[in-house]
Amino acid sequence: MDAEDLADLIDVPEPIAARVTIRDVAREAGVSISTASKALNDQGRMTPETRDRIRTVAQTLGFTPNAMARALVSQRSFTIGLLTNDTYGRFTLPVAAGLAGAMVDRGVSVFLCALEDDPERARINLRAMQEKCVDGLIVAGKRIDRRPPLDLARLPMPVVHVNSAAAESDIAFVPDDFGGAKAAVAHLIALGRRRIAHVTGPDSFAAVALRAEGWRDALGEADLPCFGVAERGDWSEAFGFAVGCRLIMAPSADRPDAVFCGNDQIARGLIDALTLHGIRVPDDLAVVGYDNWEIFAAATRPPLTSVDMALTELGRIAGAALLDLVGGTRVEPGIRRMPCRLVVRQSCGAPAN
Amino acid sequence: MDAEDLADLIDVPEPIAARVTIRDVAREAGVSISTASKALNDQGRMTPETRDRIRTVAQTLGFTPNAMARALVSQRSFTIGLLTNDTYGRFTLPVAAGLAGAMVDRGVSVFLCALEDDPERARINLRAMQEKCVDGLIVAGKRIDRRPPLDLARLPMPVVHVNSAAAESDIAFVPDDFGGAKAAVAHLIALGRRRIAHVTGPDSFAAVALRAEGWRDALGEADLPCFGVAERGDWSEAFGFAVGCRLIMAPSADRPDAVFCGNDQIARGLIDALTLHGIRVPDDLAVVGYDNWEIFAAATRPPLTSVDMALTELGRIAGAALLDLVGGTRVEPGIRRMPCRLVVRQSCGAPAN
DNA sequence: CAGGGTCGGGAAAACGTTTTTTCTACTTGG
DNA sequence: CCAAGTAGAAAAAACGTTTTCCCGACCCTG
Repeated sequence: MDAEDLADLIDVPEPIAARVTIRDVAREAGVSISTASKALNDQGRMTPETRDRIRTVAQTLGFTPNAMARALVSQRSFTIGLLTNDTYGRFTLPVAAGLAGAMVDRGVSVFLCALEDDPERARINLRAMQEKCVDGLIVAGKRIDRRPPLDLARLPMPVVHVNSAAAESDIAFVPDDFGGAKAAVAHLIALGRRRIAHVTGPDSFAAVALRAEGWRDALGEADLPCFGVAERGDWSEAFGFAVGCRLIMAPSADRPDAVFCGNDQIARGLIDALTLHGIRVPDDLAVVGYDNWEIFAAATRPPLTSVDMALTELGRIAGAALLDLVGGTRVEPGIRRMPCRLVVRQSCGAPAN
Repeated sequence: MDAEDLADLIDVPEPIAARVTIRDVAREAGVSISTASKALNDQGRMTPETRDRIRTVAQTLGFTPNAMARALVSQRSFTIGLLTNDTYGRFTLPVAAGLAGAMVDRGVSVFLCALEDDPERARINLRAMQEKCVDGLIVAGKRIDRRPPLDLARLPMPVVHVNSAAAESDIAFVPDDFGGAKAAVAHLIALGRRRIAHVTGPDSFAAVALRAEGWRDALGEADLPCFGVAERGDWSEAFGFAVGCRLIMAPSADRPDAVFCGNDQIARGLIDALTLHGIRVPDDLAVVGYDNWEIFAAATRPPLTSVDMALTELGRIAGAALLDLVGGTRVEPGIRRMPCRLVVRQSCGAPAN
């Protein structure tokens, strides 16, 4: 009883249509492996006819090159890692989408590593990325003044930071909080508002300081005073709501005619409170948010004008920079602040067009 | 002038501390490559002393095995692909987090593929996954009655679906919409509500039918009538708000004493409308949502009782199933509906504890 | 017609592992 | 004291590519 008979008797789970390799292509086309490789990669010299023949054979056989064998010899895996501790996903997801989209166009795949603020997890993931020979790393965070718990020292591959803390010697991309805030406040000023307050998140966030600075700067340029100080609480609707309730108590002369909020949730809570007590937005008081979190901004009544941080674009750009780095192009270290975009809806009182 | 001199003159970008390979470990430990391999993988026989020596050498040299070389010979890449068209991320992100977490514990890395409902993108990504030799695929969608635009036929690797449409012959995990809805309504009944309405999303979603069925079933078991029919609109706050406004018009005798909403946004809009017009939630009318989207549920006034679909758990389980499949374990095909969990907050009128 | 150049293509090394096979030397039983 | 067995370790094949070198045939040129 030989092997063939056995195969008939034993219930083999699958014939496992062995993957077709370049060897199969070469044999079928009647050429050597090296010629086949060159034909498929558009390298070396050969008759166009030979090249075409090999190509059609590869096509009909359904040949798929083994990226790992290729990586082994070429020392490029066409693979990068995305490390993030923002499992909640508000910030990382758009970044990841932009990144993955830009990468797939260049034949690069992205490993997703969820860190969850756990140094042990971080270590494991970092090691996995090293073993898998990624060409580079994107480190994405949820705030620009903290970095995921990673020991990035002496890593053999290039690293690009996105929306996370970075040293001056790193290469990093973050949204331009100052510029975004300034644009938002300037827009309010252009609409005729003069008493513009700022309600924002906790002091501990670097973004809070930057946005407040943008607020002050825009007012200064228009020779307007700050209306009160930047009021800081947490990033929640509840805080916005509480501030809104306080505003209502004040005599209307002491009230601002516009509030620039540090994020959309605060703006939402604020608007809810005002609406509940009969203050009209934007007629009596204009509101602008930050983040342009669609699900919030669009659902607010009235729809919220907000600053978009262009996170998807940020992911795309960071990916491109990383690929440059991998390719050997020198990229100047430093923190690049990418422009934000004001999305005008109705809460700021802009005329509908 | 020899090579060494050149290295001194030319500004070499980096010495490129050549990756240390098992060959280096073997040489340093004074053994053959095969012995080194066996020592590091706890295989074969050798003096414990030899094994330890090799291990310490590997340790001090900072040896990292090359996963691709390993994969090449072992035909296992310890890598899987996550394909999703839910770039918005409401559903996929928790799934991805659960998946990635479970995988990293087993030494498996996850490729993130953003499809964006673009068949061309899908094709490219699928091909990349094949080239990168992933051991298996997770296909995640945003609704259980549509699947990402993929041609999964004749794929050489196992596939597990999560929260996406699947044939009976597929292996799929989806939340148990019927059960979740039933539990939510049963809870309202237990709290003494009798006139329980249902306001939910568009007819075209399979989840809408399932949740409505759960609502009917729970009422039936308690010998209660359906309050009206399941009212269907879109999944937005605006729709919930509109329904809320309509409820206010009705004489209070014709009003439900509880509303089970098809998602949290509808619930939020509904509560906002009711609050705005002086109807107290939950005293006059209890509300329960679906999705347990923390950012919504917790910010609603009062905080929203909602059904959690346990998406993270879903990702974890799907990953485990895929790994079983990869390992050769047979997994019964079929669609598995995983239990949902009711998260009780205050909008349902449950006594605080 | 000799010498060099180009053109088409093949052989083989290399990438870093795992695994099977082989080899050597030592132990042990009779 | 010899055959047989075994423990420890090395050799070599294999995984699927890319790439460098090489070889023979043909075409010019002088």
